[in-house]
Amino acid sequence: MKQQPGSAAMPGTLATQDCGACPIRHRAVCAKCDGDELDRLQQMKSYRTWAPGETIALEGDTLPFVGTLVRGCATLTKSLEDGRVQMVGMLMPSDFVGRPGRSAAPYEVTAVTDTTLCLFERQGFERLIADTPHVSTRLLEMSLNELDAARDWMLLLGRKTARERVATLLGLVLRRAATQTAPLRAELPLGREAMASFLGLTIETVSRQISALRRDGVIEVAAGGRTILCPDFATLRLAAGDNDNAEQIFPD
Amino acid sequence: MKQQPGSAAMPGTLATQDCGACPIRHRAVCAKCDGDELDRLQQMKSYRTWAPGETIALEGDTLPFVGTLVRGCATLTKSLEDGRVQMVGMLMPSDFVGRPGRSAAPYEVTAVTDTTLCLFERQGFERLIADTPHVSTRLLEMSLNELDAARDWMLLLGRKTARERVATLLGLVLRRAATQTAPLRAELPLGREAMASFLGLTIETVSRQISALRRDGVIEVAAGGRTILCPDFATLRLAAGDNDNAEQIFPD
DNA sequence: CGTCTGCTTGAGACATTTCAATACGCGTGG
DNA sequence: CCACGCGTATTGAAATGTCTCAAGCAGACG
Repeated sequence: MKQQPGSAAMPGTLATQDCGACPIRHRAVCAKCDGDELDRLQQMKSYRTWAPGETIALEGDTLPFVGTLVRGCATLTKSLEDGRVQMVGMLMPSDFVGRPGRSAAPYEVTAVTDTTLCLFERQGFERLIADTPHVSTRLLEMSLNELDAARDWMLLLGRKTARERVATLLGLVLRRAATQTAPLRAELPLGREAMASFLGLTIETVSRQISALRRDGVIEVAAGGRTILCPDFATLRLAAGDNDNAEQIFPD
Repeated sequence: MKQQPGSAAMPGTLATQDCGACPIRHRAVCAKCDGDELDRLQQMKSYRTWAPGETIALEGDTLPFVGTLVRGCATLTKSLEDGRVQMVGMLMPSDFVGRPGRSAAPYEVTAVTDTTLCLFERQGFERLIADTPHVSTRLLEMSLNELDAARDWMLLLGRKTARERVATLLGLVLRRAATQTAPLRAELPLGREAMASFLGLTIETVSRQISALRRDGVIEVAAGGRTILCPDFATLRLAAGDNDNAEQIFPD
């Protein structure tokens, strides 16, 4: 509510409404669209930005829109009546929010960083889906990727130790940040609380395991605890207990 | 390998190759198809049956087909190198197996009971998807339902106690068996080991929690431990710690 | 400088696992 | 019919990993 839609405090990244210049054009739900379809999408789209911590959608809410996350990072969480919370997914740029055919959100969506969504009014989008195969096909691809990721995460939640869980998450973030050069380095987008929620642990356990990994030389932690580096990725993977077949927690 | 494809030892359920008579016709991936599309599917389909315990696909296997589970029940499991196993899904009649666009199975698929699949050769199926919207749209729906289910399960694995997990699973099975009449009753398709795998617990803990629920009068267990009944479903839901918004672990 | 928020660390409580033994249901063969 | 063995389920006691509660610490900000 304290946002002026479309203004945003960053240098022009979204100033253009032109889909052709969109940074995630080739990875989002619109990836396979060309002239006509893209025009149609462009006509119905609008941008909106949320500040860190703001709620994008409440569990059970009726969402009048669907959309693509263009910038920032958001979490999907589910809750039990007594307050226990479990993060069930993370949205990164190019990820799709909402589902055609159902307007009630099955989980809460919360902005972690400044987050901008490219929104489509639901009904128009559903019509588009019905008409054209490209959006629908891409959406199917993306959903199947998310499903694979969710199942990888079920393995983590069901069978991995606290140490393995933390190592797995750090490995994921580090691979994302891929600087190619030997000492991998990454800034954590998630605080300890969000990490704990994602991993099915408590804040304290996450903190302890990070300290333990640091003591064991698996990772190094910069002051503030939000930047980590990893001298040897193989060691980290070992600590994560991963199969050698690379897991894909964050879908492409 | 000891199977004669399409023969099956049961009374005619699948004797007909006619899709119109298929028991799950209206719920499977072909639900929205009519004359032409259905003909095309019918031409490329074939049946195959697996015995209990048989492996339908190994983790990492290349599957030359996709298909629909017509009869029986199968599990999806993922493993860690050291042997820990986590079930990540269950297939019931009308569920889809495999994913278009990727031939390697990300998990192991195992028959629990006698299981029959209606198979489609992969390439033909992918062509069909590209051509016609109905299959693709239905598949998207089903995938999104599965994704919701997977996320519900993440909440269970990440935050629920052993007692709650067992109660949740029993509630699910009981709701499926829905006899409508007050004393709900169901035969468990899964043994204790499979239940433990699904719930992220050990066999012993599952057994103990079932005993505890019985002691507390929440459920009754028939001899053999494979049939359970529930005098009061509300009590079971309470023990499951569910939100009042009905969860949909098994997608439609 | 004080307060706030987020992170770390410690000690004890607790839930689940582990290891080990026992019981049950059931088909097989004597 | 009983004895036997086998797979599956139950139960017990001790070990262990994670949580809970509580305190301390560091950086950010007014």
